[in-house]
Amino acid sequence: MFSKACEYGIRASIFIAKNSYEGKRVSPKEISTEINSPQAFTAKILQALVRHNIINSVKGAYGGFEIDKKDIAFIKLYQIIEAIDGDSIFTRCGLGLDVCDANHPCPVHDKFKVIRAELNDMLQNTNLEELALGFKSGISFLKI
Amino acid sequence: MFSKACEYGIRASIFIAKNSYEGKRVSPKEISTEINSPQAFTAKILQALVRHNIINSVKGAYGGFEIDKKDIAFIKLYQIIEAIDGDSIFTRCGLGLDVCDANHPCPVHDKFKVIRAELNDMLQNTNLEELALGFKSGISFLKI
DNA sequence: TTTAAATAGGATTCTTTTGTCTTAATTGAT
DNA sequence: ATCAATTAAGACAAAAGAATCCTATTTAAA
Repeated sequence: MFSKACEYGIRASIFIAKNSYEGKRVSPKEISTEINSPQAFTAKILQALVRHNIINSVKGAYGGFEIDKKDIAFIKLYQIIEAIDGDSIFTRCGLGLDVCDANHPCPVHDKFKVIRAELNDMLQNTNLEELALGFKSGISFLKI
Repeated sequence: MFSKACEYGIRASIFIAKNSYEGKRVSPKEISTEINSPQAFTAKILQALVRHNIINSVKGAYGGFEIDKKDIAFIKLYQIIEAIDGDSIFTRCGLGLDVCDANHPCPVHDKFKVIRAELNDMLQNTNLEELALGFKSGISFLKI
């Protein structure tokens, strides 16, 4: 469904949010250990999330990654995915046609439109806060 | 969403079904021209569909690919996807965890479950006949 | 102001997916 | 029986995605 980079990016964001609630900055090393992802690759993805203003980085000693506590509830899953994978999953034709719209539909256009709308909806309405709180309280997991 | 191989495979299957309704066998060359896909790669995908008994091939002069007319209505989109991409899209954790189930869920497990169920449902309930007839009648398209 | 601890970023490598090329095997028609 | 048309299959090449490595750059603290 999503790229590996995107999966790691979402998991990392949830982990950072949870730690930000606890007033703690985290390093790529700690992140990759706790979400079970390759460290250097994860660091690259974090850079992208910083550039998209989804997470903050603090350089130098005692630095790390964090998210403003008051922002966490307003960050949607959709934004993270868009920042890493782009919007192709939301816009691309299900059968790969370059042109596929109501006037020139592929044979599954209408059926895919429904599914995609539901996916889109879910991602736009899921925020980092609920995911981080679920993880923080031990209801959900980020590795294994 | 799906691999390129899978997109080509679905488009090819629809094209073959349409021609089978018209009593015509088609070659990889004609298929790849009409669905705008790379010929040799498409031929490979057709071989896989033959091995999975989704389409039939007839070797030698006057040969080509076809589907039994009476089978077309019973071939589901789901089968084509499973034959080419496997079932990972239906079973894999949305965040890439190796273990992710009700007892050990990732933070988006429940939300993804809903979307996946709808996708699964749609693919199990969409058959080649309706897709091929839409294409045959000029309502939908397989290229550009 | 130096040092140690961090993130940033470019270059490189590995793996998988996508795509091509060449040759073998099959078969209907003559 | 031979030939021409056709699918089957394996080896290879190119491109994209995933992952690593090395070297800047930044910054708080001593």
